Order: sequence, then C-alpha cells, then structure tokens
Amino acid sequence: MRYKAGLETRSKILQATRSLIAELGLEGTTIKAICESAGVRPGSFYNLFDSKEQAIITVVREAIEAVDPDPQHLGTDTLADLVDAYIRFTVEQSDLARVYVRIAVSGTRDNSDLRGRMLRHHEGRVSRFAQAIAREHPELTDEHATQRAETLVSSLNGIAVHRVLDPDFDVALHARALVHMTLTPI
Amino acid sequence: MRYKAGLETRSKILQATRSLIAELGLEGTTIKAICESAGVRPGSFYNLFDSKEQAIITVVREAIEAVDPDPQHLGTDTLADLVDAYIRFTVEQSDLARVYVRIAVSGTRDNSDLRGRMLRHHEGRVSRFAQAIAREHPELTDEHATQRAETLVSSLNGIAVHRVLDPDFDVALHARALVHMTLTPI
DNA sequence: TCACTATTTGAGTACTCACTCTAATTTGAA
DNA sequence: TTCAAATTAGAGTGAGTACTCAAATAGTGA
Repeated sequence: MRYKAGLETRSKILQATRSLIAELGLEGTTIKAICESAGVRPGSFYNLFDSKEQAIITVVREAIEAVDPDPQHLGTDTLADLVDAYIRFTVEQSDLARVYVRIAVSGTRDNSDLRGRMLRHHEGRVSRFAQAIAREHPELTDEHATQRAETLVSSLNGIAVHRVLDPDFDVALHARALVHMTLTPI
Repeated sequence: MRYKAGLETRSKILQATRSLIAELGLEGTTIKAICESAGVRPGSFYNLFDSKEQAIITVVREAIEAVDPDPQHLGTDTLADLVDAYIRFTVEQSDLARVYVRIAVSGTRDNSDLRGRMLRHHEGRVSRFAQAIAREHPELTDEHATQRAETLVSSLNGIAVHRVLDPDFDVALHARALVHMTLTPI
C-alpha cells in the first residue's frame, strides 16, 4: 500500500465494513458483502487485509480511538472525561460496541492471541482510569485507585452490554451512579 | 418424546452439547459434532429439537436454574445469596457464561425474539435483586431499590464478561465491592 | 520512456454448515 | 398380539463461507 489507489481502496473497504456492521450485524458482514458494497474484488481485499477479522478489528479500533479524550495519553483527562468518552462510544456507536463485546467473548477459553489484545486494551483503560482517580483523590493509595478503576471499568462494560440488549437503557444514569459510588469513601 | 428412548437420547444430546461448549466453544459445537459425540444421527436430533440453537439455549438455561438459590421464587433469598449464585455460575460454569453473553449480543439490533427473552430474564433477575435489597433496607423506596438493583446486575454482568476474558480475575472481590457500594447510603 | 512494483481482477477452490426426507425399526397401550 | 405413533437411520440438499492465484493493468520514481 504505497500508491494512493491502495489507500482509497482501503478506506472504501473500511467504510463498507462499517455500514454493513450497522445494517446487518456481524453475520451480514461477509467478504462478499464487503466487496460488493465497496465495489472491489476479493483479491483487492486480500491485497490490503490479511483476513476479514482484521478489517473488522480495524474499524472497531478506529472508532474507539475517535472518541478518546486524550489520544496522546498526556494525562490531561479527568475521570468524568473518560467515563463520558466511554458512554459516547457505547451510545453513539452501539453497533460497534456490540461487535467489540462479541469479539471479546468469541472463540474458546484458550484463544490467546485475540483475547490477549483485548486484555491489554482493557488494562490500558483501567490504568488511565486509575490515574485519573488518583489525580482527583490523592488520599487513595495506587493500589486502591487501581482496584476501584478495575471494578468501575468492568461495571461500565456491563452497562454497555446491557445497552446493546436494551436501546432504552439509560447508560448515563447508571454510569453516573457507578462513578459516584466509586468515588465515595468507604 | 413420550417413550423413554426419546428421553435418553435427549439427555445424551444435551450432555454432548455441554461437553462440546466447554471443549471447543460455540464454533466447535456443530450439529455434526453433537451427533457424533452423542452417538446419534441428525434425524434423531431434529426429532427432539427444532434447531441447534434450541439445544444450546436449553443447556444454558438448565445450568442457570441449577444454581438458583430460590428456584420456587418464594422470596427467601438474600442479596448475598443471589450474588453468590451469580458468582458461582460465572466461575464454575464459565464456558456457559461465555455462551450466555454471546447469545445476548448476537444478531442484529432488531432481532427481537431472542433478545426479548434475554431481556425478560434480566428483568426477572433485577426484580429479585430489588426485592432482596428492599427486604434488607426497608428505608429505600421501591424505585430506588430497583434502580440500584439494575446498576448492580448490569455491573455484575460486566464482571462476568471480564472473567471470561481473564480467568484470573477475582470475581468475588469485585462483586463484593459492588454489593458494598450498592448498599452504602448516598 | 522505461522498468519495477503496487494494485486489481474474478473465476475458482475446498470446505462447512444446518437441516431434510423417506424408509425402517422400536415401543407400549389396548 | 396388534398397530399407530414414536423414534431412528443416514445419505443427501443447497446454500453458504473465507480465501487463493495467475494473469492483466495501472502508478510512479528514475
């Protein structure tokens, strides 16, 4: 992918993948459908992506990065910012949030490659939440901040999963309750 | 299914489905694999089940019912009992917990039949949690108890999802923290 | 302009899947 | 013992899947 034609094809494929996920879910997002929707032949697809899975993961990752309140990881984000970004992703990109969860729980117990990546991503998020908590509550030890961040992030994931089931679920309300509970001294 | 032969075949099929889910995950749980493992031909399978999905859902539902602390719904269960049952299911039957989550987030936005069943199941659980909270904390209004139950159950789901990703995740620790937070007066 | 590589083509491969159907066999109540 | 219904066998169906590959074409730096 060194010529601009390749870049354009890549972006057409990612756009088609995004639309298909939103319209038809993961089952409708086949290579055939992606290629038809992008106006491209399978050979071109496989010239740019190793697999269908790779294209889907790329779409999800880009969407998550797009709502990052501190993409450079400068430590300028507050807990409220982070939670807000999380809520925005789950509410505004609920189709991709569903795919994210599906990827997380796909495969078998010992499907180490993909699961490892998801875990690292989760740990990165926990770490940023923990730092934000520590900045706002210096009285907490790092260990405590991390533990609370871990509970909070996992709980937010649960909120997001439920929002996938029930579009009327008030994500913001429950997220706020969780943050409040997390920051209440015990 | 009126003769005992049918009942035996049914139980062989469910047992095979359970093993396959644990060994190979949902992708390995094909009709072919189920039938081979159960020593049965596809025709027999479809004499007893309408679809592969039905057999899988049966397995998951039976496992959830097996850990119910109050199967008759008499209102004798405490919040601790309910949370404990939840933890036991996610820890002891983590393969089925994974399948449960996968079913919940499968399909498209508007896949009403299955999603509706999952939602009703969730609401039933929230209602039992809310009643237990109300029994233990009569000072809370029903509305508040329900809202806290809703946050708690969704959060527990998140803990369960994360446990699926990371078998070392301390479900009990985080569940306890959540319960404590939920019951702390605001 | 040329040479080299990126890109595209699209028919084709090799496979899996859930599920069906008819005929044979077994069951158990009357 | 009879016999209708339950159960089983198992080859077969048709539709789908992700992905490949050799050959044609287009883009770009020198």
